[in-house]
Amino acid sequence: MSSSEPAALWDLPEKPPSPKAAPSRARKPAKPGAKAKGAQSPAPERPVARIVVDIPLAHLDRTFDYLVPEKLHETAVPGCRVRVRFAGQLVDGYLIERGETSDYGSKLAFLDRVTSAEPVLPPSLHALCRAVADRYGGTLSDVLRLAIPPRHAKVEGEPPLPPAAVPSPPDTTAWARYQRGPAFLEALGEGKPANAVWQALPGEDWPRRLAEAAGAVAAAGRGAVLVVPDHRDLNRVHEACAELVGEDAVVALIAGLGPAERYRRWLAVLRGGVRVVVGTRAAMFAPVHDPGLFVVWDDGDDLHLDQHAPYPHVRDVLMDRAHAAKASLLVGGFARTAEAQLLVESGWAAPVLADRTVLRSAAPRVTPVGEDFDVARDEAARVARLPAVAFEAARQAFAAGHPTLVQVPRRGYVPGLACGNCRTPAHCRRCAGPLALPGGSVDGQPKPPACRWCGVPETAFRCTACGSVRLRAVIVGAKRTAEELGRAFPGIPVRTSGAAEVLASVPGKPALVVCTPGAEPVAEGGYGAALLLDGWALLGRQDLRAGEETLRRWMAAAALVRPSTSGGRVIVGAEAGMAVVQALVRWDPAWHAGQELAERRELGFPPAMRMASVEGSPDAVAGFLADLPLPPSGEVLGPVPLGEIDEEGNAARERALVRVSRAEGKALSSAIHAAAARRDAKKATEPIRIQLDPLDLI
DNA sequence: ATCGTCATTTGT
DNA sequence: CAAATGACGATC
Repeated sequence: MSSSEPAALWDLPEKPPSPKAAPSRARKPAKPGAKAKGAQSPAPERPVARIVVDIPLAHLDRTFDYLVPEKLHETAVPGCRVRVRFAGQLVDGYLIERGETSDYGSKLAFLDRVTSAEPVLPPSLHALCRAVADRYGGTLSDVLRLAIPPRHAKVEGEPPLPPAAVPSPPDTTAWARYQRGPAFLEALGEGKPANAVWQALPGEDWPRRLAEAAGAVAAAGRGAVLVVPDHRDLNRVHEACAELVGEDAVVALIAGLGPAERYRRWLAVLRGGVRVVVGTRAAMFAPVHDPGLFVVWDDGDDLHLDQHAPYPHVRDVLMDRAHAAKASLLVGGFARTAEAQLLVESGWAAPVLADRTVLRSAAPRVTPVGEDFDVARDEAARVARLPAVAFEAARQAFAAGHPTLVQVPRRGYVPGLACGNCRTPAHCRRCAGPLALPGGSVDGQPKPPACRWCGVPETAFRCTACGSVRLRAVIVGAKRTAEELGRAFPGIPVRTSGAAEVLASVPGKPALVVCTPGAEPVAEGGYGAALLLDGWALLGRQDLRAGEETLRRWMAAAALVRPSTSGGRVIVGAEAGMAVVQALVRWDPAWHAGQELAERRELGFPPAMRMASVEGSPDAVAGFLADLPLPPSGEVLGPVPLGEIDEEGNAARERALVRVSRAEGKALSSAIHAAAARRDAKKATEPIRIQLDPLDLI
């Protein structure tokens, strides 16, 4: 296992400027006897408290020194919540540390009160939040809001739980199906840091495998944090962990618990009563004691990107935590992202994969069906435009007593432009952004296609793949409804799983299970077949990640199908020649991720480059960019209009992208923070949204 | 929000 | 030339 520095991927911030270690012209507070009525005297020892105030302004993103009054000497501990008078108002804050002296040149104010002596911001959590704020060009207070749940006084008064017992080491022999799997688990058991990118085999009981990894770490006396995309995944992983490490050693942290229960569980983690934390993205900050392992499952799921400023990503945060704590990182999934590929290629993480023979015995047989398929002869199937081979696969699954999964497109995909001949998505010649029809007209002529990143119009398109000059809009095929498909299989029950209601599992009996991507129920004993009918909708999205995302969703569905050796079949509605389809047929996510990363390097996309998006009114965006010094590799794309455009061709909101080399990512983050500080200091009121490495680069 | 600083205006 | 006023910026 490699454990070299992750410098290439996450440019670890230097230690935050240690809040004034050097003693100086400190004003030694108040002489005794000189105090007026009601005046306070400072604590006898370490009377200076460094406070971060809970105000999300970039120019206030540092500590401020206050005096600890004598009566708060005992409770004003590092990490506790306080209230202080700041610029005339009482504001909340956190006490970072106590010291003897201050180098603030004038008179210090006293702490107003200690809200609670519970040290909710211990040094390790402070360091993490500071690093995350720096990485994203955001403020510490924004990150603290994500990392520390609101206080619930009653819960704080409850007696702490005793620490859970150290479990015995779990059976990890199932990892022997993967190359470097046993070595990784062994490293976890021995407390040696090891980073791995794991592609689970189709049909894998991955919640169990993750629980085994957590169990190995827990048996060594260390903690683990496992982050999954959604509630359904969480339930499966939580159940597996409870079984392996004990009910009282594992806690689930999830949004929507209610303030009391949320704080109760979080406090149990903070106080060291919990060894394993399983949660959705907010759990990435869980302050588990002596962490030995951090896990992110299915890191390509966009639920792993926090929707609150500064928009941190679970994978990035866990990478930093693993490195800081000398712990291990496991990035797992059926598919592999370009970001995970970079971890592997840079040598930061070891690939944990099954070899081809093991794979062949686990994977279903995948058959692509392009545009010119033979429609099933069956009358009802013909109405549904169901390919003969798909009809046959489903029929056989039902005959063998298994359900069939049907993946249909979700509503609301944004179609873009593609080559009219070979369907390669059309890209801008200048910045390689996606081309789209802007709408509207000039002098009665429709506007030519234009880049959605930099806005440059394309008047003479020529396909980079085949040279064709024809462009076509990507048409999302008519949605095949559950009823339509159901008519093709009389007597077979139809179940749906989607936005309205997501099923966790279905029984191992003949049934047509129609679902949108991401909502696939697990089938008892596996599906006999899966029909992936959403190919054009997924692939036609004008999105940098369309290919990767398509493979991720296909694999998530196909992994639920029985192996080909037991008759399992997957029919995918897309041309066999496409790389994504090839990757599915050969079940080779690592190969596809390698292709994807190579392409992003060539075109200058993340994760090969680092990007920031700046979004707001045209004036606000222009003003911010004008005051943003760019590093040498820096380049601004756009701004381009977002959303509705008025009669004069102006949009209410615009977006610009700033692109720099990875090596200068840190310079970009700090330049953004500095520019935001200057802007906030000027009391700019217009909202502006700044996001580093955004997922949607449309 | 409030306070201090510093430049500018106003009053002698 | 000194006192009054106000704009601005930091906020301990």
